[in-house]
Amino acid sequence: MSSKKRTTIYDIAEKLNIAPSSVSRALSNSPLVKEATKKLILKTAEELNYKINTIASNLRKGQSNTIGVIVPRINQNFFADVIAGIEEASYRQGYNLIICQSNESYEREVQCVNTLINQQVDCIVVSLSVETTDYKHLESVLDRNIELIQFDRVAENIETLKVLNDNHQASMEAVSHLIEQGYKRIALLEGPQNLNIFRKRKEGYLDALKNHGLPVIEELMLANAWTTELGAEATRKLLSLPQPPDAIFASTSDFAALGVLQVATEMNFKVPQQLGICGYSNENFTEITNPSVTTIDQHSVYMGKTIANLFLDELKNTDTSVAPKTVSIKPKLIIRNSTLKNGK
Amino acid sequence: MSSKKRTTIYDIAEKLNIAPSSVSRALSNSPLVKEATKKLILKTAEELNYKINTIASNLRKGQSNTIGVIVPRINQNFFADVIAGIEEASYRQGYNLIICQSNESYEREVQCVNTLINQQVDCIVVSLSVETTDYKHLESVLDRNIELIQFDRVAENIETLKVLNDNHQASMEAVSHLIEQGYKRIALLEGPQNLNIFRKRKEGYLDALKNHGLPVIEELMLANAWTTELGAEATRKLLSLPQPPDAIFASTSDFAALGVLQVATEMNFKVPQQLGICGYSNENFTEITNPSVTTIDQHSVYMGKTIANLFLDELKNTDTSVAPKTVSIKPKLIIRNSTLKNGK
DNA sequence: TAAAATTTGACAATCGATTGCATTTTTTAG
DNA sequence: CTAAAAAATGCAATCGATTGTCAAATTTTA
Repeated sequence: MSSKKRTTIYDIAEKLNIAPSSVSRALSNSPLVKEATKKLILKTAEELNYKINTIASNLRKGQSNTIGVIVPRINQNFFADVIAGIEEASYRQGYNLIICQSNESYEREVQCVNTLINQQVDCIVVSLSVETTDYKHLESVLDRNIELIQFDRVAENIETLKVLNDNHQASMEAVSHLIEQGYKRIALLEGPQNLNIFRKRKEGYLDALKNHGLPVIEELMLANAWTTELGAEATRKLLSLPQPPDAIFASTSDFAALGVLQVATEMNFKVPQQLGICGYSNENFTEITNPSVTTIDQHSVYMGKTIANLFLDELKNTDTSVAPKTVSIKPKLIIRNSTLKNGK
Repeated sequence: MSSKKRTTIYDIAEKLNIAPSSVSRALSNSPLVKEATKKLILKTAEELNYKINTIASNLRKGQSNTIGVIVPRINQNFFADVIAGIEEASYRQGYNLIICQSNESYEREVQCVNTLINQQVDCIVVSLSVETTDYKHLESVLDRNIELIQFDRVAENIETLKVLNDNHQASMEAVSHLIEQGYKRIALLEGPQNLNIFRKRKEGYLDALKNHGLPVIEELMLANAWTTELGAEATRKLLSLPQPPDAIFASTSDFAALGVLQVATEMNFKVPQQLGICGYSNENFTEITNPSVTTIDQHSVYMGKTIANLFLDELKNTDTSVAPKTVSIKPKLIIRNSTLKNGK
């Protein structure tokens, strides 16, 4: 049978004929309690199956030992990896995670922020939804002295800790690789330009072309191609042009790259000979497709760990007010068969 | 600049020269407060940028409006999907999720349970780690009157709400399909048998053979092949047998199936003509491999929603003590090219 | 042996919201 | 206009752990 009430420190105190304060101190191993008493209290706590009421403790201490995380979707490899990384690193330090998904909706993202504020989380970690263009909700977090860490999809002019991939650099490397392989008409599948990551990737693309003296061809840059279906659709358009591209950089995601590959196969373009394909994210399937797809690894689990450690480190230098630091993680170009026109 | 202290109901009360209790009532829209006063309070709350302190509220109310989830790994498609489903369904009802990962470690799983108990979660949702063979920690949850829901990997003799896939049925269907396609020597890659799901899948395999009058061949059943690498290794063994199998059912996961496919290609076994391959889980890459891989879809997001709704429904019929119900979700066999020896 | 120093433990306030009960105010009916 | 009923508001205890302050007990020192 289950007992009606949980054991509290008062129950222990009563049983031992001692003050609750002593019980509390003993349980938190304070030096103010005699060893013998401590032992006795610990033993009794065990016997009564005592478990601390974290809520009461948090209320009194004014903090929650909790980190709130807001991502567009939990079940997307990149985000799931980052969350796993955050969890891994923060768990050891006694922090818990509350997870919310914005579902790419601005309204929902604001709601998530409010919930987390109400929950008194000590830190909010967020990657913005595609809809988000207004950042009042983020400012309200800062106003409350809650640590705010943005990652991947960030609002650049909101000053907070940020953990980013160097999207510009990665994108440049990818396109340079394509150029070096001999591709000359390289198309770009873009993501929504209100997200910084997609802007950066486009800039990287443009800079790579420029650096190699290649012209920018407007008709080869297609907006909003960030799912398998949209990627496929865009590819159909591109490959039907009088002068089709000889390579496609799906800067939005590997899912888009997958759409490209499917259409290319369907339309009998040989990959990588007639068409080079490069994706973004190193989803696990890119290794397996036929041919395997060149892509960019974001070190996502590591990114999560970095985020958690950034916060945990902040905790230590208490008084010094935090300079809004940005940590940039260099993604890694993973070269596979889909872009190896020249062989290795 | 950020204000030192958060606004509380006392601040609002003081400003309006009114009792805090009235403020509390107004904010929760109690009919005991006059409309005019309510309006005024709401307006002032807004002005002072008041946000409720959920911790204080929870302490007083003795519940947390929080669901705790423990999974072996967050960043595994199946679990990420289930979590997404739980989040989706519970979010609307004002519930938050605390996520923990056991990393397939028993010790860590026990820790997670304790943390969640301390956090006063209203419900714990768990899928067991591979190491777990002792269930005291689950019993201690029940002792505390915290709702416990097991899913997928469950302890069968612990009486709780359970949400399962019908692994036996799915496995039988898969193997029957192989048999009907004309495969005769069907190998089985097994998972650790202390997990119910893997036991069920093996039983399904055995029953399918039996039903079709096929013999059970010991050397075709390999234990512990549940990663890509282990699957590959097992396949190497199988295909080197004097009489190799003509099909392999990777009952553990699609990752194992992937290992099978790689080795089969490497060893020049034609799939599906010489070797049929069936996986488990419908990971997104199974659609893309060459050939695409037959597998079993677990309706994972739906499973998450089912879990959440089960809990939320329990809340409604308050007094009736809960019969330990089991919800079984029928997985779906997804037939793809890797098993189509006969064509369609 | 007395005074000083140290250790131990008790008391009570506190965190912020909630809620049963008491009190005040307003409304209604006679 | 008064008494009773209804509505609105206020008071104070409560949830359980923490912690500053102080008294009591113990040990050390002179």
